[in-house]
Amino acid sequence: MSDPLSAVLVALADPTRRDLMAALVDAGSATATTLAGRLPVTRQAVDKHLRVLADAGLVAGSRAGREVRWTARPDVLDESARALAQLAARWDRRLHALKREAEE
Amino acid sequence: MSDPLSAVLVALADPTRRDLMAALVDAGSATATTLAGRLPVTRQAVDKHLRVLADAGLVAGSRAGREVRWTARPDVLDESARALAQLAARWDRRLHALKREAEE
DNA sequence: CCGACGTGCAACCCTGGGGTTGCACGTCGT
DNA sequence: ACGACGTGCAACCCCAGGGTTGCACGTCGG
Repeated sequence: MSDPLSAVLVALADPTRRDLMAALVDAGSATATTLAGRLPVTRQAVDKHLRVLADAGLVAGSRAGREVRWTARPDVLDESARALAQLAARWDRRLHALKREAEE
Repeated sequence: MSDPLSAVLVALADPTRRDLMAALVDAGSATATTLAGRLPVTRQAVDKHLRVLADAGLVAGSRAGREVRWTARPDVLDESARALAQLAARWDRRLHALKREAEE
């Protein structure tokens, strides 16, 4: 699971995590406690999700005194989109090649 | 989870399902039994995964006598890539807007 | 017609992980 | 200095779902 795309896919597969990302992007920057106020889950649950998202690189947190401010990272999502498109292209080429091969 | 992108994300989040897709694309077209031979799982497990992938639209199966031939659908993956890129763009716009707003 | 083969379905096991509660620690404001 | 607040950690509950076995049904070939 070390490859970046897989990490992003796993991270975004969870609906709560998608909601979290949406809330975070909407706020621009927020703490785990604040975000927990916007979602129907506990602060600890939000924290766990943020760590998963951070592992995927979709989010980053920096300490500011007693609180941790989290921000979204759209770049990583963009890279993932590119990787997905590339994968789709590979599949497409492969399938077309097979089709051509079958027609002779 | 009815939205297409979420379905694809969930479908591709599982490593076995990614391997399955790879095997299927490589073969071009195959039955559940054949695919099970390439993976370290049972035919029934492969079948379950194929149904999930089919729900996401990444794969389609058609009956041919007593067997079912499955084929990959790169188009859907391509659409998902686009949707992801679009999402990334939305986030990016939102974050830039917030940043600009903060700097005045 | 009968065996071999591919499939579909159902019950079941078991781990992962989403979610919670509870508490200890560090930091801020007054 | 002291309370309020945000965080980190650990234990725990619970269930979705990945995987299995077992069997019944339909289809093909000889």
